[in-house]
Amino acid sequence: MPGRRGAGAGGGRRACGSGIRRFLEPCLLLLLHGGESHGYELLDNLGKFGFSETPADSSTIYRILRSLEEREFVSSRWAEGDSGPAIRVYTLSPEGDGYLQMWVRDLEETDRILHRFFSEYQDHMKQHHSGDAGPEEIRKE
Amino acid sequence: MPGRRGAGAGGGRRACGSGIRRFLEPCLLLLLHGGESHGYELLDNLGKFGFSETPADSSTIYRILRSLEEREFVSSRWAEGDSGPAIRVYTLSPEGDGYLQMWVRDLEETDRILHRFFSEYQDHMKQHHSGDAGPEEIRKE
DNA sequence: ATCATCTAGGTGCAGTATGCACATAGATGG
DNA sequence: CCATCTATGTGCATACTGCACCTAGATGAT
Repeated sequence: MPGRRGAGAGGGRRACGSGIRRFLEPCLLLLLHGGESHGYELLDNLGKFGFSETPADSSTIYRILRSLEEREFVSSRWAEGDSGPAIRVYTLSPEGDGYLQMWVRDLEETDRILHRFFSEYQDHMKQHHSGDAGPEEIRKE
Repeated sequence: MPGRRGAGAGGGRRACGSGIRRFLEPCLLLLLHGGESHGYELLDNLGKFGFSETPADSSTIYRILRSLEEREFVSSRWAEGDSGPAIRVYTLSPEGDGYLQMWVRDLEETDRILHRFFSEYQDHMKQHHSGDAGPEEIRKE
């Protein structure tokens, strides 16, 4: 399997298939919180989070890791690979740990908003038994 | 308050302040499912979903509405404003209703992924009582 | 030795998303 | 006439992401 190419949802709003924008960054941070790792390995371990069928492009992973390093949330060093070329091993920094905490708080907020959406949706559907019919003509006041 | 300018997080990953990419589109669809409306009014009603402090830029709203119209998920017509300039009134189409259903299913999936993240996070923190200390040196195997 | 393949990291480009600044324009009141 | 509010919109810069493609070491088969 040379490089996980193929698959993928197509970028953005028109697809709706990628839902809300992917939150790969905090997932990578969390994985690195569990210990040093490198891009290719992280890519495999992302499966844990269950990105449905769409395991993210490797280029995205490598770019996020570089971006994290620029901001000093991780550091990297080159190491020998067990078999194959050298690997760039990333280590979470204390700042990166704090950044992960921020992300978690942020995602909890996102979760609240998401549930507010579901709640609004269900309230609305209760009143209109909808699902296939068009919207009714309802004035706001 | 001329036009809701100011405020707002910087765009994207580096901020973490906007969390996961905003899902304004389904919110607008849901609001339109409740009846016809126009951009400026929708902007106000977005508060319902509790986008923390960041009520979204008006330009984004107008652009999403146009994009929805291009894809025929909504239609629009010009109407007299109660007071002030003319308004462009948007109406959800049956296709738009179906699209909203797709979004809901997609967001439910996102919700599952989000909770898998929280679950991973909590499991991890249980073992490391962390929060302020850097990551420990743990090998994967 | 040469070649295919796997592992690993990376660049270039295009499409999409989004905030901010700013433009346009009708309505209203001083 | 001008300031202000309502309402819609454009231009620009930045950012995220997928896809195609590139580089390069290691390994095994021919």
